[in-house]
Amino acid sequence: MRTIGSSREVTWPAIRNAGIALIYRHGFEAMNLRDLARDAGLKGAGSLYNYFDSKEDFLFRIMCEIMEEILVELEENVGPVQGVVERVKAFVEFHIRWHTTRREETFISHMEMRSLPPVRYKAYVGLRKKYEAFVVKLISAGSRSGDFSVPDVHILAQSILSMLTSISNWYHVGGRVSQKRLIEIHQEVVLAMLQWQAKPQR
Amino acid sequence: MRTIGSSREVTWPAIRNAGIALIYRHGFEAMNLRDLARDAGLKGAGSLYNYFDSKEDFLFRIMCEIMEEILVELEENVGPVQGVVERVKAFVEFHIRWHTTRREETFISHMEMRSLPPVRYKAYVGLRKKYEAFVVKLISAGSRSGDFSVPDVHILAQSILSMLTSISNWYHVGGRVSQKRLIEIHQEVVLAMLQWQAKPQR
Amino acid sequence: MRTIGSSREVTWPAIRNAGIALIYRHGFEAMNLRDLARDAGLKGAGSLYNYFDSKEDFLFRIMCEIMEEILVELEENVGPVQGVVERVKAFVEFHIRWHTTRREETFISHMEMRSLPPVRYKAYVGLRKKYEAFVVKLISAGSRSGDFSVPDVHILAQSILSMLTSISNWYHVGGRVSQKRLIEIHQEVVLAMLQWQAKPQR
Amino acid sequence: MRTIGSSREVTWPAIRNAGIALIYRHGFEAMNLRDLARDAGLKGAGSLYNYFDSKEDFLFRIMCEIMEEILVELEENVGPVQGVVERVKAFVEFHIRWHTTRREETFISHMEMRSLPPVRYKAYVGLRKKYEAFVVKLISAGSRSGDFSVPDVHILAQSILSMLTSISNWYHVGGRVSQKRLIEIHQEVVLAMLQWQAKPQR
DNA sequence: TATGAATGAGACTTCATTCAT
DNA sequence: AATGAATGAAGTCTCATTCAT
Repeated sequence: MRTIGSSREVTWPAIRNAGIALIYRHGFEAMNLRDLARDAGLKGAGSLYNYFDSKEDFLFRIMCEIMEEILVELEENVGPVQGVVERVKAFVEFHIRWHTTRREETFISHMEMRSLPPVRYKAYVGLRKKYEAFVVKLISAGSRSGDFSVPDVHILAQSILSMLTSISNWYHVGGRVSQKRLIEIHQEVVLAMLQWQAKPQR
Repeated sequence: MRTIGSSREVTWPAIRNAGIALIYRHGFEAMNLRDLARDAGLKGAGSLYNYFDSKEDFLFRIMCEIMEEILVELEENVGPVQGVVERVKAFVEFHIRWHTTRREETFISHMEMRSLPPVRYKAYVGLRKKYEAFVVKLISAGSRSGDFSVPDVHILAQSILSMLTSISNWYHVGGRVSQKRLIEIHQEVVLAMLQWQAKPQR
Repeated sequence: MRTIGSSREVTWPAIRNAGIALIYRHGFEAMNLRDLARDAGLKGAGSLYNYFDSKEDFLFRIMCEIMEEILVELEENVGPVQGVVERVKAFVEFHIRWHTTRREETFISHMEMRSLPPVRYKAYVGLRKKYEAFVVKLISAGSRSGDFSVPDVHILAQSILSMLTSISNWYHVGGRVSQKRLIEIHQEVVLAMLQWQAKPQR
Repeated sequence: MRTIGSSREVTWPAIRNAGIALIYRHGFEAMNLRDLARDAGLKGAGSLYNYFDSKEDFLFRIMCEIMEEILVELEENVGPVQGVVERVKAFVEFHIRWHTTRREETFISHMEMRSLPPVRYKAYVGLRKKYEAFVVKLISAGSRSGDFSVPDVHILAQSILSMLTSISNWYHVGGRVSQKRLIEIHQEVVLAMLQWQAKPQR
């Protein structure tokens, strides 16, 4: 007997959201399907299998969905921006914004890779690499153009990404510092890391 | 039948080491006590209960031991160094060295906080705060002395720590870049983040 | 694979009956859930948890069910009887009949109170008190009417109840004495304890 | 390393007493040897095996000790009394006194028979039979002498014993009724059960 | 599609018992 | 005679998964 209104379009998002919240709070291993079903408005865990093949499959699905979404938004937000310094600033803003407002998704994306079996681990890492590649390209462009001066592009890319991503671990909205200020500070910091010198105007 | 020579002094380190390796590989929730006992050279999981009260107690114990150890070594390595810039460099070197050579411990210390129950979570966070306070003091001293110029001491401290700590996630010993070079790069990067300007010699 | 036809209506009574038999034979502490599941026709002990929350919860449930059942039957059997002496006789007959034919339930109800945790212990004692109150009222009525003469109503009630209940410990159906004779003897004995003197007919 | 003063004469009674208290409180199955050792002043459960061969052996030992003790005291207290009615009164007094002051032992003696394996069960029942036989003989003597008039000697013996023994289940020292009064009441009640009529003095 | 129930594997934990010291 | 540690078996309970309805 189907509750009226329940359907793939209603139930799957409910499961997805409940899952993200539960994994964020307890970790994937510690989350159980009974709780997931309950939080998604279902009576029994059995029903979940209409939406995924296994618990592990569920994790992979939401991790990929999240990653694909961020890639699309990255392109939309930073893609059109012109000028290497402006692009870096836009990237910092976008990244911080996403990682602080979508804290739970972000956290899961990073922490639960460990729970993916090898094949899926590789598939997922592929998606992530695209995101990282964006940053590497950005820094490379700046280096070539002489705006930046870095000892090692890849290391800088990694360290900048780690730093910005980790913000979601300690920054709480509504705290001492506004999101806007947080972004400004990190735009400065990142440019400093890249040894950017404002070019003298002629 | 007891293996001769086994005793608290032999068995506890064996358990501890086996535990760190297992938690690093599978995560605390996914690690099971049968495997832990086997890897520690014990026949049955029951024996472990001579060394801790519960699985969760075990996690807390090793996390605290690790944190206490790093605090001691921090003091030993950075404490005696004179000069704020030299101290920062010494800190960066120490932190990277510890987090890349003791990768597993580091990883656990950060990732498994989630598995601690509230009371112990707080106790552990207290220990961590001591480490973070060291960095905050370092930056503050540099700001006061005019060596550094930072928009927000606490934010910088957090971001630097995140960045340096995350190195253990992507850096592999024996890779393209030597540990020595890695340290040099980050010493530079950190000083850049702190807006350090080499003072002109008079 | 589920056995066809199994369902709450079939499985719970099976568990209940198997449980009563096992607890009677080995005691609650010594009974284990594997055996309970097997005797109830289930493959694994885990299935039992569709029917109760914990082993201890199971004990409480069956003890209460038993107590509620005997209270209903007491009312049905003794309630309508008129005349204080006749009521006592009816009570003795009912009590002995129930405690010898439902030996196992009776035994459990008395012996396993110790295994109930404090809160449930109190809840259960409350149910028992209702049964005891019935006897106290019976003796009081007889005392007021002059049919009985007792030194202390409550003590007599307790002692009579203990005596009648303990019958199930030593009486075996099909032994030297018939159930009918056993009842007659105790009707006499109880009336003697209450110092009943047949009133002279006018 | 032996604690000074510990020895068979000190340690065994400590174990015995701790055991009686623990079994009374939790039941034999639920009592564990770690607690027993601790309560007896020993550090580890292993030490207990200097005093018995197995947990079950321990139960049997204390149950027999208790039973032998009560038999000795029965003979001392009731044996010398003359006159069948006086003997009954003496017995009631002795039995109630023992079962209310040595509540724990009594309880164990009755409740834990279930935990004895068959061979020891029989051995123990043999001891108990001696006690019951004493009562049977008492009633028989009274019947033969015409002091009592009972429908069935064995049934009466059983019921009287159950009733008196159960007192320890509900009577609490320091309650509404004094021990002395409790004894008086039951002396009367038992004699009433035996249909004793004070013989008219000629 | 949703539900309730069953399954089987495996988890943590307890415990009586043994034994070297 | 006592201790600390190890063992192995067993116990309660959880959980992903399956399936008839």
